[in-house]
Amino acid sequence: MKIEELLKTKDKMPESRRLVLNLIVTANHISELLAEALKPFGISNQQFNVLRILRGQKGKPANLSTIQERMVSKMSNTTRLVDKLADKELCERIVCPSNRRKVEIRITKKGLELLKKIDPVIDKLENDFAKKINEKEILSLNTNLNELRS
Amino acid sequence: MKIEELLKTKDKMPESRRLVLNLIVTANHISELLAEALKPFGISNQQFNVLRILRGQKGKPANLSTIQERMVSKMSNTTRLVDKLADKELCERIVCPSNRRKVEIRITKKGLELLKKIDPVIDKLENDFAKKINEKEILSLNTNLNELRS
DNA sequence: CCATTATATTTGTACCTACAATTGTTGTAT
DNA sequence: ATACAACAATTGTAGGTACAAATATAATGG
Repeated sequence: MKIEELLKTKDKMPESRRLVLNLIVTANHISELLAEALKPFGISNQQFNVLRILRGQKGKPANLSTIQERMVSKMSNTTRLVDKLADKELCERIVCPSNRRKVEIRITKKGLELLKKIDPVIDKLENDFAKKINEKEILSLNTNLNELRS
Repeated sequence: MKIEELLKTKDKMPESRRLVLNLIVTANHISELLAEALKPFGISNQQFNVLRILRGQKGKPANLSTIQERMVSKMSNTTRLVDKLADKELCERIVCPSNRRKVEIRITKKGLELLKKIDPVIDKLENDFAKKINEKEILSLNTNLNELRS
């Protein structure tokens, strides 16, 4: 659906504005789909993101600032987000022995098992989402999006 | 910058996932730029969005549900958002005389004047953002984004 | 060794947001 | 006319988030 219809605005707008609105609306849309898919598993988009970051460490622990710089949506309060995951026993945190300012955060077995269950659901969702445009379009979209951030 | 570098992940991912992440990251990016630009004027992205919706009414009042369905990022709590705007005297709300369940919300003179000051700033921002890719690319991006929501 | 600065995380606080329940009003069927 | 459903907005509440200040530890320079 065209963005003008979606936002029910009559006055037509410059392409640059349409681009900005389109981007935000589409990102909201996919974020909502993701949140909905994750809901049955009891975790939020952000928490899922952190869990995947932790898994990506492949056993090596991560500290808070590492997690923060890798998050898709940066947030000011990673401490409390990790707290939530630790409460659910999806990750564990211990004070780093070599540098007691840092904490070492690891995904737990329970966390890995949860991700294993979630993976196919998210894969399918991402696939279904992307396949509305063809492969070549996906590639050029990705390139253009990179450009827009530079 | 490529999304993998940005999120500092080593393992390469399918294009569909790259698309999803790219979208969210890029939308976050432009939202932050907008928020920063609006900060000096003392309003948030959402409040700015509502003000523009109200201006788009061209004198005709809007009610809450109208505003809600036109917002770029839908939210559950438009009442309190409009409260904030009313506190700042940027809009006014009166109970609709013909249907006392509804409220009629109008942008005030002060609101219009504020928008007039903000307009060129946002126009420039949107332009600078979009011009990183060429016109043809903007058009195809907009088309593809529409498709992704269908 | 001590004071200062830098680093890493945590906490306090105020605000924002989602969701559900509530209120007030209108429309409709009996 | 009255009860009931539908509608529009508001409010309570719990949880999320940003920002700044505080805490704790480590590194550095005199």
